[in-house]
Amino acid sequence: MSDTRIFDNITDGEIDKMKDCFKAVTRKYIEGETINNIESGSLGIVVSGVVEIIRFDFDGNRTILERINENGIFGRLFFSQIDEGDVEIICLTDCEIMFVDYEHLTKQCHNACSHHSTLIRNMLSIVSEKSIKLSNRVEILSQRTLRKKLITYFNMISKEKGKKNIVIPFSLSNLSDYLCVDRSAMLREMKKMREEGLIDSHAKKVTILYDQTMF
Amino acid sequence: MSDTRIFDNITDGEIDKMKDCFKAVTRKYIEGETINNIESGSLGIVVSGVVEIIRFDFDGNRTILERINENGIFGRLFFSQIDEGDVEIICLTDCEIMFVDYEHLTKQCHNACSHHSTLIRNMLSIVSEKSIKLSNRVEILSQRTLRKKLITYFNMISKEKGKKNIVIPFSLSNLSDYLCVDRSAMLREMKKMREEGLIDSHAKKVTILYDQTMF
DNA sequence: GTGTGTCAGTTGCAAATGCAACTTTTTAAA
DNA sequence: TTTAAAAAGTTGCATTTGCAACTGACACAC
Repeated sequence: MSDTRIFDNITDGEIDKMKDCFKAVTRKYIEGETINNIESGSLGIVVSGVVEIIRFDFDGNRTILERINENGIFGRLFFSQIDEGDVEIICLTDCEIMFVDYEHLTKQCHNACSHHSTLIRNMLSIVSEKSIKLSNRVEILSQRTLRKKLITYFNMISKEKGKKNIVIPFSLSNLSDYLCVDRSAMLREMKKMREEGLIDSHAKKVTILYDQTMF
Repeated sequence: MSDTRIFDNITDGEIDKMKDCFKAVTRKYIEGETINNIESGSLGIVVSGVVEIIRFDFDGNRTILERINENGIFGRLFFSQIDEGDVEIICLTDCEIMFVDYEHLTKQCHNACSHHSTLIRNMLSIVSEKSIKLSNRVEILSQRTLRKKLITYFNMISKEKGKKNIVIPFSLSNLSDYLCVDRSAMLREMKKMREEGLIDSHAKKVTILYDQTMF
């Protein structure tokens, strides 16, 4: 399942027309710049470049909520409402961002443009996909032991790839962040699982040896 | 913020027209019955009654993923893809369910009906709201200690209500399920927090005494 | 009244986990 | 090739947490 993109099924010509329709504004940012137009209730579309959504905790920790690549979207609607003030959107590279007002997006378009509804349909897909990813994350985090978190995660990847030997798509440090557990505790648990013959693993390569129907 | 409903801004007359347009099928179920039409890739709309989405773990545990009331929607798009086989939708009461095929929903409507795009727009709102709730849940579950989970949860409710004395909207047993922690461990932690003067609490009534900007 | 069930609250204990402080290996850069 | 910086891997220790097994309060049915 490849992710839906915001301009799927919309031609370049239509995108141009759309800009009028939606009163879309495009702005350029340089690497490292912070995007501030979010308060205004608009939808951001990453036309080119990469941005990151960062949360700053009160104790100074910065958490990467999400990384958004070309054709990705961001906006108030898409992240949590708590801590409204302390979410920042930072450009990792030079970026071109298109802003569309929610008002215009959700109002009935008097031109009855087909690309208008296509865009909303694409947004629906994108948000649904994001929702599913969040559900998966909740499913993992709701496991009460580290081992069960690992097993739930491994099973997920394994099922997705259709293989029992999987490669974790990020570093093990990042995996421990994703699972919200201590890195050393996680590695310790993986070692135990190796010793018990439940898995075989070396760095990011993991082979599932346990009976998956058990979990 | 009150939740969007699927038929917002659509008149009863339009709903009837829509049924033709979408080839919608309405079925009645009795209390306790299981709904099975989900494989077919359709969207379920609860016209009347209450349904519950249940997950059965391999070890026999049943987890309530969601309770859906009148005008709520459910479907493959809206819950996690793992464990596809073992999600059940059960009617808690007598129910009337409208099924709309995703195909018809996502295709361009040749009649260019306005209610068609309104419906998709409403779905977008519903899914976004769900997404935000899931983000909140992830934020809570990603806290590594029981105390931080509680504080994050209390802050969320407090912020929502604009008060420092809050009433937990479900039983404390259910709260421990929501936070994915042991009930007795949670009560023990709340007792400690009382003793340390961080909160005041009696059963479901909690008053926040700590400085919220600290967390 | 008596029984039955749910919810809140408690506590001892063993196990799991986070934290800190390391070493070793791998990767990337100069 | 050398060097520096990440990432992987390890371990001891204190703390947190889950588990199990209780008690007491309240509601509702018979």
